[in-house]
Amino acid sequence: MAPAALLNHVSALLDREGLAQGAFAHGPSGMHFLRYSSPTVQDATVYRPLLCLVMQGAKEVGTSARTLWVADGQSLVVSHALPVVSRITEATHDRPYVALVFPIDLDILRGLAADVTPKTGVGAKDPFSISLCPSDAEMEEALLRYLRQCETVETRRLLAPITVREIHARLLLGPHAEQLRRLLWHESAASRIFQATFVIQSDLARTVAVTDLAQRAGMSSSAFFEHFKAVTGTSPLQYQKDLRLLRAREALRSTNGKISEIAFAVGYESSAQFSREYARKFGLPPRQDRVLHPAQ
Amino acid sequence: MAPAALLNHVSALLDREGLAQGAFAHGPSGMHFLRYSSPTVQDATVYRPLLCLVMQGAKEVGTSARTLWVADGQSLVVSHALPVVSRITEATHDRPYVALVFPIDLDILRGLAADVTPKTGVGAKDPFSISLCPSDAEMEEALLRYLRQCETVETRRLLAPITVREIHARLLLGPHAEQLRRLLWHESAASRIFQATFVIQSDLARTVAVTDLAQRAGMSSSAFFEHFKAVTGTSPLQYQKDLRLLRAREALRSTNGKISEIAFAVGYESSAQFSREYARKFGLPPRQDRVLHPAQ
DNA sequence: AGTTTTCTTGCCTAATCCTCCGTTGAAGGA
DNA sequence: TCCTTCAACGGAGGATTAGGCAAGAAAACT
Repeated sequence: MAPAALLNHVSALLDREGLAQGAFAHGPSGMHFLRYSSPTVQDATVYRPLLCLVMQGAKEVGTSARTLWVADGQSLVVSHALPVVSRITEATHDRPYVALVFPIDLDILRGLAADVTPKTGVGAKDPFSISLCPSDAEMEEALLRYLRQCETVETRRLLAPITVREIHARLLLGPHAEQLRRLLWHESAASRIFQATFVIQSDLARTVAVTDLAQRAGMSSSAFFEHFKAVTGTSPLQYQKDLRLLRAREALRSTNGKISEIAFAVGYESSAQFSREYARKFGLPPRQDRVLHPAQ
Repeated sequence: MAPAALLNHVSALLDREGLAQGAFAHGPSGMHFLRYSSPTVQDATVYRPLLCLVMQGAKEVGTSARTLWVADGQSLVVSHALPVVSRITEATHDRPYVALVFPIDLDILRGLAADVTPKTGVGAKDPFSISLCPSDAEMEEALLRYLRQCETVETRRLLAPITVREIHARLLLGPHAEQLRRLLWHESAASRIFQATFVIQSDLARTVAVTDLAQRAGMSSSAFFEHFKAVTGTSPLQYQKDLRLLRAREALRSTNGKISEIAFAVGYESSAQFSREYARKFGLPPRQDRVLHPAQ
């Protein structure tokens, strides 16, 4: 398959939607596309477990600890919910940034992983929850096939789900396999940390006792901190705070509620504290941010 | 004055030394020049209080907290001893990176500051110890004059010291004035922090009690940490560690002593710990670093 | 305009996160 | 074999945070 086939197909879909710029969701799996015709400023968001294929242009994505540069022809696999800062770096009107995002369903992965040799070559190197590899032609072919199968109702019902499984299976065979297997293998540090991130997300507003998390993960506190940071790029509390602030910004922009109430809703007990940290993360205090980015 | 005059003069001096690349010290004030014909990799160094004028090309300089991009035509003033990571980003054979570095003598500044209105417009904005401004034509003219005065013995003896004072005086009038006055004004936070950095440097190998520093500075611990970080870009202990590691690397490259002994000499009590942190900061553990950068 | 509410910002204290260091033990290299 | 590196751990305390309080700024509302 010519690698351009997928790009062309996606571009056509975006054109059909009349979407010059922005994001466009597609298909039952939650897949979506992105197209931007100029570089963007840095923006903080949350990544969910996903496969991201950059087909044209380039972006930069990072946590406080590490930053990656993703050029076209590369694929990104994120294995955890992860607050990141990202920025489109290469995009012009004639050659816009185009990317495809395919959410990873960890349950499907887990189901498939049973059939895979548990731990071949445990040459675990980089525990970070983002891995970056050159894109895989067979994977692209599968994604394109999936896109086509979504076009008509019958194939979408019958074939598309099968292809989704295939795509997940290919993830476990391709260059990202290492990272994902580590995550699924039940005794691994990565898996334990995943548990912890899950607990944090499950009730953001609650104050978590980090000692508890460490204990549940069966590690010493210091080992837990170290692994957590290696995987997520931030410390546990930072991680929670980032998620809280991102949720708060979401609320701030989409509702008209009082700022102090939003602060309480995401777990802060003092609006002063909230204001301070919001400004530190996003550059502007909440009120000004709302003025600049009014409710949509 | 054409802004190119200074560049031409410096280039001529470098040529005269037959120096295609690297640094070249000049004159009694400790002034020196830099020229590189290609971008460099990141490298950690210590900045002393100085004025750095980038005349061609561009560099990137940062601490863990902040990174600045310095293009030609801009001048940098550093007011503290500061461990930084810097990298030449723009330099080609035809258009090399050329910069002039003029050390700042804080005693001269203090002497001059007495004659300046103590605190006009205390619009203190950015407490960071690096400030970045467009370069100042009169300053360039003074620097060029100083260079010329260094050419012959008599003018170097008689006139150059006067011009050095003039340069310092101009610093107190130019765009960097704000930053420097804050440093000199005896009650300011910047000044207090400067004291603290000085204490740390005075005996690197000693373990400092940060509480003491805070107390001497007359601040609460948390306020001290905050100000310290705002000024230096790192926390007090990080600051000390960076200086220690830089000194260790210096020793590593210029002597043949055992690595563990160098570790002890700069204040570490375990060579394992030293090895780990050295690798974290410089990318390679000490032994490999010595192999790659043998004693000169 | 004045008044009131809401938000922002500064510094402090207390609490605790989380980083650091020295240890041990094992593996890698000269 | 010796020196160095690596990985995990536990303890110590350095660094950071949350929240209180208060002064100021900015909106919002009379």
